[in-house]
Amino acid sequence: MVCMALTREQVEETALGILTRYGLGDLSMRRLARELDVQAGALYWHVKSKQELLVSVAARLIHDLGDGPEPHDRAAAREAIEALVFGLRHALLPVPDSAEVVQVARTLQPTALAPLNRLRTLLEAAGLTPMHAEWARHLLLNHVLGSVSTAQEARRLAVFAPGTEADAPTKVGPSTVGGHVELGDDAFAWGLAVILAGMPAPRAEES
Amino acid sequence: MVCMALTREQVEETALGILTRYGLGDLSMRRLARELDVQAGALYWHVKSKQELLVSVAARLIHDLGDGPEPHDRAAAREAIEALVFGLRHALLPVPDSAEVVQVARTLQPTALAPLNRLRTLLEAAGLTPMHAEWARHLLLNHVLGSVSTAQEARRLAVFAPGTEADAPTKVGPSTVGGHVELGDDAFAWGLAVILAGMPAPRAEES
DNA sequence: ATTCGGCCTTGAACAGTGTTCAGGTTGTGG
DNA sequence: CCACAACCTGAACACTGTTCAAGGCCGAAT
Repeated sequence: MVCMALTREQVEETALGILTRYGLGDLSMRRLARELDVQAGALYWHVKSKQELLVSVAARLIHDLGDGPEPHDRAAAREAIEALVFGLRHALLPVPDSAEVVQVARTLQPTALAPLNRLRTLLEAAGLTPMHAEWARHLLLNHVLGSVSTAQEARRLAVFAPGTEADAPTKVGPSTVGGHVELGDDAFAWGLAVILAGMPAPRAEES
Repeated sequence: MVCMALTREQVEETALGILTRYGLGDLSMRRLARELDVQAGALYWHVKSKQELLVSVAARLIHDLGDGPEPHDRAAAREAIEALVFGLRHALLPVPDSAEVVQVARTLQPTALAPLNRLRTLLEAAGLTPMHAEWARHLLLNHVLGSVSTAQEARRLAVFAPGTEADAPTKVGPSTVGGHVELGDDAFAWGLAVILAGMPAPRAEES
């Protein structure tokens, strides 16, 4: 059936597709409508606004990060935190501008991003007070989103200025692109280790 | 003389004024031109594009953070780092959307923001390797910009939904606004302490 | 069989955006 | 006095998100 009515799921999915293939700059309502063989106004029957759509797209981006076993001790909680944070990074990295989209969604509707709330409960399970857990959650999210954002920006620049990578294949140190020092997985893992090491570890508080 | 020719300095200054008073959403080229009693096209004689103008505005925002005494030991370097980071935060906090502007400027032209480079030299003076200093710089900047960004978003929401603050004047714990836990100076200072505490302190390396 | 009413879409419009450019106005030095 | 550069206007271009009257479609009730 070529004339099946549009659904909100299709709109969200197609929006995610455009974001993945062309980036946020090309994700306009008219472009989205064209991809769905529809007029731009039709989208507003399924979606209240573009911002609300972006929140759904962000939720879709990190949807399958939410579930995992409940940690039974603090070591397990720390591992689960690391896994969640790394998973978040790797879910966002291949999708251009996904960090900005998640950032917008986070400030617009913080309850819509379930995995981000799970991060707080994990931090509490690791022994932090609720307040410290919330602060630590923001600290970690800022690190993830900032890291992903700069990595994607570097990639965008590399597309328009290639050759900087291939002309020094024997280089060992950190590579540079457009004046930036390359900030890859190493930099991210180092930052994560710094944060986790610096957290107060409340001693000997058995339940 | 009311008919003195426009200068680039006036353009930047007025742009900063609009940003400070009305936010980034109201900082359009036409609005800026109106404020200067000029047509929109005239701005493009003084400025290559809006992005380039925003870079200059960002540089102006943090311009007077750059100079300070060179630290003579690592303890002094750590203090200088704290001072610079706090200074950055307090310079950005009163200007709406300033975090986004600095973020854009940072990815667009990282050399234009002098105080941010000074941060790296301070981190090296604190005993970090150049690579670790660069990573730590990004870690700290992501913390500052993320913190300022959420604080300003919270304030924007508070303008349109007042009353949540005043109806519980005897509250002692962290206040909430629109579902957020209030993230103020305490959360920022805590995150900074966590990062500084978690950094590797290379021992006994006298020159 | 016809009419009703809700779902869904069109097409056009509105008010705004960044940016470009031919043309005109100045002011200054040769 | 003239030419040349600096500077600005006014209009356009190609977009953006969003709204809305109008209409087509389709299943249910009369």
